[in-house]
Amino acid sequence: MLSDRQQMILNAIVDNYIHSAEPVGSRTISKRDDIGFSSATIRNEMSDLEELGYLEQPHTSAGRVPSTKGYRFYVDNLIQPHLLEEAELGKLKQLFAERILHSEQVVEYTAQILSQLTNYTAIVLGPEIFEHRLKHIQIVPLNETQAVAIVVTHTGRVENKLIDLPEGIGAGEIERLVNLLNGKLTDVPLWQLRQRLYQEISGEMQRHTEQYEEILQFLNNSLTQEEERVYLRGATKILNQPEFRDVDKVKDILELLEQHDQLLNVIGMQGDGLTVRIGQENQLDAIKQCSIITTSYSLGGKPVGMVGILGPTRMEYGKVITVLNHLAEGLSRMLTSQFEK
Amino acid sequence: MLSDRQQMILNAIVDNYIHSAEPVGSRTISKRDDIGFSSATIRNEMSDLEELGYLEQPHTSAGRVPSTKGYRFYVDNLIQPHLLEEAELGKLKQLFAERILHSEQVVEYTAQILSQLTNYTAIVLGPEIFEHRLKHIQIVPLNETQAVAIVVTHTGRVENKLIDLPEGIGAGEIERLVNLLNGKLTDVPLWQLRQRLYQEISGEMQRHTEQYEEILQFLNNSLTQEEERVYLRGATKILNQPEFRDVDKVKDILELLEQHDQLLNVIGMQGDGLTVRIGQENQLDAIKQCSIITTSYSLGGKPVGMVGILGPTRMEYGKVITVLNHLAEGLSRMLTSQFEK
DNA sequence: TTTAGCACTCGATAAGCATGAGTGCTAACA
DNA sequence: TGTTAGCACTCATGCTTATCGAGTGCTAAA
Repeated sequence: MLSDRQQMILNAIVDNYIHSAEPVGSRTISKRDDIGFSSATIRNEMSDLEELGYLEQPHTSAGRVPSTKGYRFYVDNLIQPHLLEEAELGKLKQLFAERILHSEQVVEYTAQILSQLTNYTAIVLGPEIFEHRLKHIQIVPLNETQAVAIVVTHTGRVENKLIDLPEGIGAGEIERLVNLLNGKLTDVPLWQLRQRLYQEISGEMQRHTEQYEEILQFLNNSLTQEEERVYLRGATKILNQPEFRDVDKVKDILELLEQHDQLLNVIGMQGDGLTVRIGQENQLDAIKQCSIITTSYSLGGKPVGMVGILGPTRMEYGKVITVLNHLAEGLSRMLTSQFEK
Repeated sequence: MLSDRQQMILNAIVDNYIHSAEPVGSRTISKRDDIGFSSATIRNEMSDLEELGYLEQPHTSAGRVPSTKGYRFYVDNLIQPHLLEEAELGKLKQLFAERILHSEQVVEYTAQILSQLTNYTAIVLGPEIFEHRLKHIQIVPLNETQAVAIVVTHTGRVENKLIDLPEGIGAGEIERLVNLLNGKLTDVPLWQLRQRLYQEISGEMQRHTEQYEEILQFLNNSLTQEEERVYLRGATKILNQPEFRDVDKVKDILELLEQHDQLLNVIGMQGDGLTVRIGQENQLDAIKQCSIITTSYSLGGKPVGMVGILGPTRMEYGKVITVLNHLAEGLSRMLTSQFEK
């Protein structure tokens, strides 16, 4: 275990490095107000800390830099509660006050704010409300051969798809089908839809089943499969970091972020609460120089989505964690109050 | 006017520079198979071309580089028809064969292919079908106070929004309203909706107007305003270009591309046909080191959207233009055949 | 009109050197 | 015994200088 003084010094080093982005030397630390030891003493301690794996030295005559293990200890034990500024709190409050009803917009706006507040890249996922229940099905014919199928869930989510109509089908028949579907399937959870669809409907409409095949297919496919909505904001913020002034270093990261389907792997829906993955702890090679902090937000106590921040390992952990906690809490409250009606 | 030989040399220089990214010298040109002159002769001509503003010299002892004017001449007069490879044509064909019905998916996929084929950044806009006509309105109540309003246009586009219901409104009343709206407004072009809405409906339903205010507002606002759909793919391709190996040089470009609402300014819905904007010719400062090639695609002869490529001024103009032309033509054919039913 | 020849320019690369931030170790001190 | 002053040592950084060579412009000959 680290002595109090070692912790104090480690804390000072991480703190300094986070703000300066330069390897920190013993003298810099000894000059700090909160440290009352000479540079020589600090040097000895730093040497020990390096031996223990908490620090690294880019080269002999340079200062020292926290290792992944060092950051990990800092995050787990040393981090100090960060107070948000008035203006920052204001922005968050404003977000929650905003009367945006569609979840997509909330998510998008959240990512925006998050990136603005932290100056890092924000990734926001969800909300995935797993217990979508079917509220309404509608089929609107456009012409002889095409129609739009629309499905509304009880949470207000709307999905739609252009479909081809079976040949020779009439408006009356479509209406009957729609009525039947609505009658039988309202309030059925989406995940049961596949099963119920064929069970209830195709029994009743045996003679038409073939004709309706495509329509049923649509309902079956595009509704039971959850579409993950990921929003990314401030991807280019990483370019402001001095350790990423080299194009080769950022290229992989930006390319990764550009593939939206990869983003899920990046923020990796794992733990429900606050998760910090530091540098090497990340699975993906492209972001082994980065840290990712995520937390989940919930609806009625049940986690439904995630908010996350991607930044350099030399990240303002304290601030980011505070912001994320505030945000997740606010979002949860907002969602819950909105849908509990 | 430039002599034949001058044109030949300018062409060779642009051609070389596009592929090498290095200032080209007289000897390099004289060694080319298609040039039968000594380096000295080339030097004289190059000197003249520089005086005329077609070439620039980074410094005295370097080769020369095309100026904006030089590229312009190249694009307008010298460009040679570019033949696409079998594999490239295949990818395009595959795109058009794809039976994707929703326009958003087509657009997204188009951007993807475009970026893959050219190795530059692709921006795709639309399709904006300006004569959307209303096909169907639906209001699905979710609970006592909320409902989803859904609008379908005759082209199959679906818009939806969560709205608050006026207090004490019943299911029956909503249905009456919806029926009224559908009865009166079907086939009305969206741009007329605002006017017709208040004119026809509010007359008829005077006593309810206040209650329905929000619903009418939704229809009024979110439907008459065209939402531009812009898709961006391959934004990070610019990082492969040797002239953009400096983070400071790409930062502004990537930040611009990140703001989706700015993209319209980038590809700038101007001319209908093929447009090439080279370096300095661009309005936005961030992309004065880039060239943008755009063209429009159409539905039934009427331009409805744009496809564009953003790359360095040192761009493979010939290839990009060919690809864009193919693509626009194919898209137009595809759209037209799909909607003419 | 073309081209061979040659002096000249100037960025890029490398080598040499001074600087200074930072270290590790030792010995003296409280 | 823990702390610190002192000092030799290391090594990245920045500066200067020298060399190299790709490329030019000009002149004179073919």
